[in-house]
Amino acid sequence: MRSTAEARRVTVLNTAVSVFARAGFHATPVTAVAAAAGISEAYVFRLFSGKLGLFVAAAGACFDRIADAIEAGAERAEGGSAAEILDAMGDAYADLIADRDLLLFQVQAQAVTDIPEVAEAVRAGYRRVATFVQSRAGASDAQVQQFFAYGQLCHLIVTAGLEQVPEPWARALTAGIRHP
Amino acid sequence: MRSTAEARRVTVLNTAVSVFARAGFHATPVTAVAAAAGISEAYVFRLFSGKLGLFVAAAGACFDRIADAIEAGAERAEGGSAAEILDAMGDAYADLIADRDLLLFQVQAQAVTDIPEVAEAVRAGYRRVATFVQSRAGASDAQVQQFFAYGQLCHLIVTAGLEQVPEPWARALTAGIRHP
DNA sequence: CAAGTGTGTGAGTGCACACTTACAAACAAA
DNA sequence: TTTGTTTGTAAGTGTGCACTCACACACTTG
Repeated sequence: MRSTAEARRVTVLNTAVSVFARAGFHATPVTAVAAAAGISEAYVFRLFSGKLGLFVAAAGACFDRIADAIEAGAERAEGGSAAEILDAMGDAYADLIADRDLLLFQVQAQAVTDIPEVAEAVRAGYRRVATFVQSRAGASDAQVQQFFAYGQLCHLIVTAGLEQVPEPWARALTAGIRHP
Repeated sequence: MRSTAEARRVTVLNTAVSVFARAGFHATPVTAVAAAAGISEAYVFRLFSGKLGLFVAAAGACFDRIADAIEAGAERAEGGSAAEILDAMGDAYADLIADRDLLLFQVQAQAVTDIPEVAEAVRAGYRRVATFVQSRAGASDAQVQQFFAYGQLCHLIVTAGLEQVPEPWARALTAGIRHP
């Protein structure tokens, strides 16, 4: 007994987020995440109910990490105005997605929302984050909407590699966006 | 000679946008777009250089239609302020993506930007649209950025089906967004 | 030590799908 | 009519991959 199944599941999920982030659900064989996690493909299938079960669980892990980071960011702006707390949350999010895996996984998850289980996982993730932002920052609907709109803009900037494009239109889209 | 190859290419591309929009690049067999276009799979491979060539060409068609719609919208606000022209463009875009195919195809394209040819097609599409918005509306960088940020927010709303979610956080995210 | 339980894998199986090839029919020009 | 070109397809081929199963090793309990 080298390790408990539950501990394995956690490490596999974190590597799954990174591996799925690169090429997405349909283009990444579970062999790839098994290899990255250092275990056999067969054991991944024993730990999770099929490739879809693995992906949905990875989505849960992804949004958990995002929610945790944003909550930690809010801590650091304790007692500030709604705008200040939102800023702190945005900075925490920017720091978190510097490695791109969590951001790209969200893009990949949104691309396979034609699978109902994935759509529900995405909704659950945004429900958790959005309700927290709204209640904890005491932000208005418009502020919350803007927070997520510019978050989604980051997805475009990163997937299209706009920070590498030295043209005026790309500079306009990336202006003031942290990190990416 | 039932039809010219060039005419076939056009019809195949439009059906390809719709078919790829649903399940994405890797999950849709070219048999599916061939069947939807009413021709054989083999002929699709003769008309385009592989599945990737088909997808990249479809991306071009998708952004062409978006750019055309936004240019037509700008026509209708001729002589207005930057904000008015941006509004007209936004309305035109909202009308266009009412059927969801063009919006979902963009999401799918962004999800496979790890393929360089796709990334370049996406950049080319946004380059055309963004430069037009910036020059034709005479909008500031911040206005252009906001225009695209809320456009990307639409992608989240549609893929996650947020307009069907009767909870406060979802209402906040969808507030004031037309159509979806 | 024997039997039981949980962790882990090698070696398949079957199917979906990208891409090819050989061939046929429509049309044009001589 | 014959020759050539373009549009179109049916029937493969090979490969990659989701998923399974029989089996082995580690560790515990009596």
